[in-house]
Amino acid sequence: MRKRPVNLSNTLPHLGELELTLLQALWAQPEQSALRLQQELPRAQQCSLSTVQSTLERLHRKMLVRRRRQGHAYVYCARLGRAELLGKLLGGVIRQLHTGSLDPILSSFVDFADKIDEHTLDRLDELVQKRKLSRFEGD
Amino acid sequence: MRKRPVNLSNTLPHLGELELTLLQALWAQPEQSALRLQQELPRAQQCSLSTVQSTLERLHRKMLVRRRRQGHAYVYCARLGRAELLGKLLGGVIRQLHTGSLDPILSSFVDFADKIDEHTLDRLDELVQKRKLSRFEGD
DNA sequence: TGAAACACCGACCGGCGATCGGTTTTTGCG
DNA sequence: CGCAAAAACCGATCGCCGGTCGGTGTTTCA
Repeated sequence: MRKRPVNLSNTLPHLGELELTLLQALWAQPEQSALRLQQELPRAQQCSLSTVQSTLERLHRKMLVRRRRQGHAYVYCARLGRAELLGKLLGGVIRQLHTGSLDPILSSFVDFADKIDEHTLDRLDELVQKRKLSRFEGD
Repeated sequence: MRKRPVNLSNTLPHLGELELTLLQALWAQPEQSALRLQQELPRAQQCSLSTVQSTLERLHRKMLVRRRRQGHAYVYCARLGRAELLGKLLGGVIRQLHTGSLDPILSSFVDFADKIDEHTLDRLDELVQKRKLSRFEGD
């Protein structure tokens, strides 16, 4: 009775609005039931329990949430942290457009960081340095 | 007779496969007609001229290509370079998931760069340094 | 002036996210 | 045990989008 996973193609998973909202909720508080998630939906997105359930089912097939039975009900939690998902999506976008050389991607990102405000580029620099250092102790 | 632009929502533009292929072709060689684009389509994606035309029309509505009449035919060129589009898409993904703090995004990206191979992080570092320097002369 | 080139229009298909109501299964209580 | 509540499960519908095409009109030029 198992359902086939979706997104067999090469495209990035394209999250819908409700899907995203539910993920956010699970990040804020892991291990929630469909009912609980439905009840804590923001005004603007209230919908029936069925809708929440089938959206969770979709997320499950996308392997973005894990679920575990508790009694006869499911309890859900996100499989990936926000940062990991972000990384995955970035990777997807990048894979769509990359052409062998990574430079355009890196410089696009540097560009992006620089455009945000004056501090962001420095912050990026710090993180790069930190990561470079941790390559020694790390592995 | 003008058509309304699509994608009035907040989501990122989600490019289809053919759309992407056509953009790539226009990056490789700007100023091409629909016919020419159709003829140079890779085997795997050959389709009728009509299809190419309507896909270009969609790209036009998405404001991703500009077109100019030459005789009674159109000649297309990409509005954004590959790097710019990448930046836009990255921005879209990031906007979907960001939560005020940019740190998770930056560190996701550093993570991403580090995972590719041993040199990429260093290359990113170089680009950051270069950009930081160019802030003096630049503006 | 007639044929070729091409834009333009409308139709259809399949996939997906959102939405819901009805049906079945599980469970816990009196 | 039997029943009502809870929740999963199932399937249907909707609207949008990308891809696909054929037919029709319009422009151009030999």
